[in-house]
Amino acid sequence: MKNTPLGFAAHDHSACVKSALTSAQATCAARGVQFTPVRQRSLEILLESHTAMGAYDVLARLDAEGLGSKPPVAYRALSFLVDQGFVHRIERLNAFIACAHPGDQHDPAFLICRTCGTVAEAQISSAALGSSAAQNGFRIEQTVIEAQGLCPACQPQVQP
Amino acid sequence: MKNTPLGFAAHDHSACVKSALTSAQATCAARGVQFTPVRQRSLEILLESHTAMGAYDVLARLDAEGLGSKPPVAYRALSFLVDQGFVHRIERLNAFIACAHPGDQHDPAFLICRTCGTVAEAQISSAALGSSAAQNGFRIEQTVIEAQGLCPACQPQVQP
DNA sequence: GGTAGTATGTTATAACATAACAGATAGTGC
DNA sequence: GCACTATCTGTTATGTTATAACATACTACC
Repeated sequence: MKNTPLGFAAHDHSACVKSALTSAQATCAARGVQFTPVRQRSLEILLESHTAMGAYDVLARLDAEGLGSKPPVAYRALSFLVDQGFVHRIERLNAFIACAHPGDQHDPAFLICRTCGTVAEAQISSAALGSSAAQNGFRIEQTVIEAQGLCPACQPQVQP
Repeated sequence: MKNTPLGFAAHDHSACVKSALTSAQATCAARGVQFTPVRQRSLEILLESHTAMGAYDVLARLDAEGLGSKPPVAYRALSFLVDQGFVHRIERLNAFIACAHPGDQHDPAFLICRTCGTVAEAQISSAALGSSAAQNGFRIEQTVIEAQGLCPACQPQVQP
């Protein structure tokens, strides 16, 4: 099975989970931050689901495994993962998703299907936003770029 | 005082409130939808504050004037205003702001100052996002483009 | 083993949002 | 006018998302 970078196509999932975990582990070691069980498991949960999950969904999974049952446990793990760039927050959905391109420094952009909820991470340049900001003297620190619509599978098919 | 389109500069505020209200009223009449007191006052509140406000902040103002005290009142008025394009929702802040360019059909983009909370509505093209979506067969219906950073007034000044 | 830093556990509550139904109001056709 | 319909508002109740604050535990370093 071919590994694809985007969310709307099939890919070798168990391999991408494994490699993302290994890479996160190495990154944490290099940065001198702790990749604790709660943090690791939270990332695994997001990687395995391969969809955007709410903090309380992640928490339910952690709780089932005895790793924590109170909201702050999940929120702390998730903000750590976001800070390290392993996970992105989807503002539109109040949800979190494992990064599809860990390692690269990038401003993520997302395509969110309103019907099936699938979220794809797109690669775009935010040059347009940057030039607009520059005109106004605004210094951008972080961008949120999210599009909602219909993914290929959810679009009404034209019948020939 | 000069009227400017963006949020980081002075402008003739009472005039812009008045003209936005008049224009909203006309638009509603043209579309055959009702511009009721709660809706009108909600829009006024957002126009007057000229900042992003949470639904409960708007509700508090409505309540003080006897126009409604329960969350659904504010949320219904705000979603009406968003549907009509008079108001935008800032996902990042869970807040609402009066549109700076009512009348035009546009995909809004926002520059949000992390220090003072000022929100400016920028004019950008989302062409980059569009082409990325096209490559993936994704049909965009709505875009959320929000940048967080520092507005000119909140940036540390260089001392000569 | 003291201490500084970091992480986790827990309580409590804040902040944001909507489902569901009851009542009021406005326009339409007769 | 009056019934009918659609729309809007009022209210109860609850659901969902998120964090402040403080106690405890673990780890690393000297």
